[in-house]
Amino acid sequence: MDRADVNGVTARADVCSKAMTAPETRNERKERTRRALLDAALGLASERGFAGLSLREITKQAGVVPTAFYRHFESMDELGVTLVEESMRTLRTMIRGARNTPDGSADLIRASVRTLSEHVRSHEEHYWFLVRERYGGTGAVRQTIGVELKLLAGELAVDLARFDRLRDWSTEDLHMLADLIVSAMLATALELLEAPPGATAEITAEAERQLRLIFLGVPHWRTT
Amino acid sequence: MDRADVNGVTARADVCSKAMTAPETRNERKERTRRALLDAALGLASERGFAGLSLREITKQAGVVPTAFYRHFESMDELGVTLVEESMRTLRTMIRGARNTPDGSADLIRASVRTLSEHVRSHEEHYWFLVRERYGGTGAVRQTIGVELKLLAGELAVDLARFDRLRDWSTEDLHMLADLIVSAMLATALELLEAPPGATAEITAEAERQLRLIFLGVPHWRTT
DNA sequence: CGATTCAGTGAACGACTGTACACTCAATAT
DNA sequence: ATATTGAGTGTACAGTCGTTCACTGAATCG
Repeated sequence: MDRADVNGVTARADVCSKAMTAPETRNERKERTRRALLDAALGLASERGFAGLSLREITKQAGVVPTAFYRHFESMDELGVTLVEESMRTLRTMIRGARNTPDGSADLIRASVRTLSEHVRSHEEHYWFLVRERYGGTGAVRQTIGVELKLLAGELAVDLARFDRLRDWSTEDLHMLADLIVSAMLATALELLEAPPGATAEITAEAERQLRLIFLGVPHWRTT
Repeated sequence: MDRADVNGVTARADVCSKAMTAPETRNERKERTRRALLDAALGLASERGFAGLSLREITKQAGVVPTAFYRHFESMDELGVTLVEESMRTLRTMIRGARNTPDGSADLIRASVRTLSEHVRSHEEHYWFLVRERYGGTGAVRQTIGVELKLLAGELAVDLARFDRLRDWSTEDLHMLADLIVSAMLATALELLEAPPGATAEITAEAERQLRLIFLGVPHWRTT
């Protein structure tokens, strides 16, 4: 039995023949298979890459016939972009989490790296998708990620501007620093994804030291 | 006419019916179509990603019938690994070029970034392949690149150890620094590939400043 | 209540995929 | 001069692909 039986039609018909636990409106069910399609695509893409999966495969995994796909997405590209937006939302909540650490935190770097690490671990598929398609993707998907990532670096730059030591830096320099941090953290995310869970501590330790080194240079930078 | 006519059989037969410009041994011709296959695959993969190309497509572009593929490679995976090795060789010669800048160079960072930039520009397909498959790739290809990249970071660490300021750093710290540099430079390479040639100066300038910032922190690092 | 809407079905299409097999015929080896 | 080798050919097959179309039937609407 391969069919995932998303909306459980058969099961429901068996269990509650009168009216019990399924006061499911039509829109709810539509939304449910939509989610099933997205989840199936995300799961498969995080293993094999978005380019390497087929419409038929996704629908099969979602427990739906191939043609049903078109009731929800106009094309694979549209589904891809939706996935990007979703994953990006995940990433953004991570950044927000890192930003909201208690202001006078004894060790802000450690807290941030920890946030990143935990978030990656608990949203592996989203991060796999982002990291893979950022570089390996094609067309619309990769470009969307690139733009969103630049935007995110921009937000980070604004955050950085609030620190005392960075108060008088030029925006150019702040962006340079933000880009550097994003690059390093993206690489860290990939290492976390690839390595066994046991290596987490080691990887985060290195990421931490990298950030620390970067910030050691900050007081000696002569902004332009 | 789509056939690339790699080994120019037809043309040769027409032009020099007796014996003129083609004293081509059998092995030479075999090597030639092998190259044609590799080039075709590299070209297509740098646009669409290695996962998204087919054997038939490669052979068509190489001007050869699909089944001929198997005379040169056992599978697509073998071709992929060959491509990785080749691209890695390219990358290595780049590093060597950066290392061999005159020892007391006034500005080693600038020279290194310049070397990177020029090398990326003149080997775009190799770098596209590396960057794409490093993250987006599947199975053997991605893993091979990951290992090779770690090795390369190791070499870089050894190079770094020769600098006065880094002489007393622990190997751990040197690796941490090397990884950071590799991450930043990989991101730079991707930006160079994605941006129009006109933006080269801007991108290299940022990369330069990032490296400069990193090295500003070096004298203040307390090694473990 | 009957009429309508529309998510999901199932068969069919033409195009493309990787691979098996028997072949040709020029470059080599004897 | 003859035999052998092997790179490249051509046909064929069983799958999978995306997409079309007419359809069913339950939830919704009037």
